[in-house]
Amino acid sequence: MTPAQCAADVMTVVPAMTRFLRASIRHQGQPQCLSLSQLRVLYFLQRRSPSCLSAVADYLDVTRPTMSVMIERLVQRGLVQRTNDPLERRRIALSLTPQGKTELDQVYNATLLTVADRLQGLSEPELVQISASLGILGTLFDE
Amino acid sequence: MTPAQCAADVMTVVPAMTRFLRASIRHQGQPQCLSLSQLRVLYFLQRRSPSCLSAVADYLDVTRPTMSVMIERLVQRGLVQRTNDPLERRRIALSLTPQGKTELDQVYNATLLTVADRLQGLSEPELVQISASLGILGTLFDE
DNA sequence: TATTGTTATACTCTATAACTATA
DNA sequence: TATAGTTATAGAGTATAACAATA
Repeated sequence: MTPAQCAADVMTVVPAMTRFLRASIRHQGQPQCLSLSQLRVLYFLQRRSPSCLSAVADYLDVTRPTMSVMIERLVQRGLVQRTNDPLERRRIALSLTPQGKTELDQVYNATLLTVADRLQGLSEPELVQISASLGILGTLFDE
Repeated sequence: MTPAQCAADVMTVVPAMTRFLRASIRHQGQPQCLSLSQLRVLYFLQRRSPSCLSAVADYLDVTRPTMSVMIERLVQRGLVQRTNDPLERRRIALSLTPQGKTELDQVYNATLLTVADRLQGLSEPELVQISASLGILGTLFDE
């Protein structure tokens, strides 16, 4: 097994998994459903509130104008609140609204369930192996 | 280790890997670079030429109007050719042009290298473990 | 009638360029 | 001058609805 062979596996499987996650979120029957990117923004803010715009942009690896627009939409939808940072007046302080927390939990948990459902048939050692592998990949690719 | 815990790992790591792949493709210094979705279309067509539009749309899990537009752009860029199917005249036969093959190979291989580079430091058993894990996930999630 | 693909329309994601306000 | 964020603009990805051509 060479790194290149393993890399080919990564390039095959990751898009398939992304497609599954995307479909999961979409088929949850929400009236106005969240995109995968929006979910990631909310998930980040849940763990790191308040964050400034640049921090969220870096996390998703998008430019600041892109994130500015995404945040504006989430604010319009009542999921994120934007307040001023009194110490650094260039910065904005982003955090989830109560409704944002609620929607995030709902969508995140529902998606988690559909993923967990697929993993049901696996044995304990398989789950351990997969989790360990994902841990390694997460460390290597989450610079 | 429960399926839910493993599912949480999936939801954390998959977006990080996607971000890495996207950045890899983008930072290859092409004048007009391919998106991850376009790369997947070309990759599919390389293996299954000719394919009709619906087949490609199903593979990426997008609607036919969406794929129709994407294909149109790839045709404009000279990467895909659209011919008529004489037996089933509703269908179109999609395949890569020589230029499409060339660009696909170039972008795919360059991306593969950046992924393989990250995997360099891993031991043989780790690579085997990761590859096996990805194989399982690929089977479970690639319905 | 059902299927294949396209066109029209609209919204989100994404980037670059140019800008404002603050440091 | 440099940084944080916004606005303007453009293009890609995405969907639904309505359509044409074919089966």
